[in-house]
Amino acid sequence: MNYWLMKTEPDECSIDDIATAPKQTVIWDGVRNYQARNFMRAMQLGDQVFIYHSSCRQVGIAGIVEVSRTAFADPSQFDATSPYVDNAYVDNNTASATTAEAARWSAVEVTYLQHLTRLLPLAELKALPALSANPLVRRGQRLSVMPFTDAEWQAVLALQ
DNA sequence: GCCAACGTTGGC
DNA sequence: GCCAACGTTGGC
Repeated sequence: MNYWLMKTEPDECSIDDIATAPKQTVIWDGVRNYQARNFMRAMQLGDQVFIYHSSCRQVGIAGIVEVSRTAFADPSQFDATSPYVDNAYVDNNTASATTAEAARWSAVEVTYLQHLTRLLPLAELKALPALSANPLVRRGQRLSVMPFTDAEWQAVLALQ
């Protein structure tokens, strides 16, 4: 099993929202960065993912979900009414099954596992020596999906 | 709201 | 293929 972290703005989709969603499951769509997308494509069933709340009053790691469906074509890229639409598909009217096979953007489905016992603030994560190489705490790094090593994962859990 | 840092775009 | 301009991210 692999470990990951994904950022979300809690106004859009918080750990509470995932916990109260039907089947406690949400589609993780709208990722429009190639590096983040490639990490999502590497996710396997049962991989665990920290949910990180960003761009809000209390930024930090809030809970854990697991991957319940591996990468598939992100439907929002074909949806002209979605803010995540990729106009390359709409303009050319190529939102076909064939296109979906080779779709540029991917989504995964995740299912709620647990809240952490408390929200672990970014300041505490930055102070963890075990996390010093992780993109989450590196200055200027904006990656929204990233892998965690076993050691990094355990170091975060130990903060609780 | 500010602004540093980054990824993407597009002219050349 | 370079690189300036632009838009976005995201902490503070």
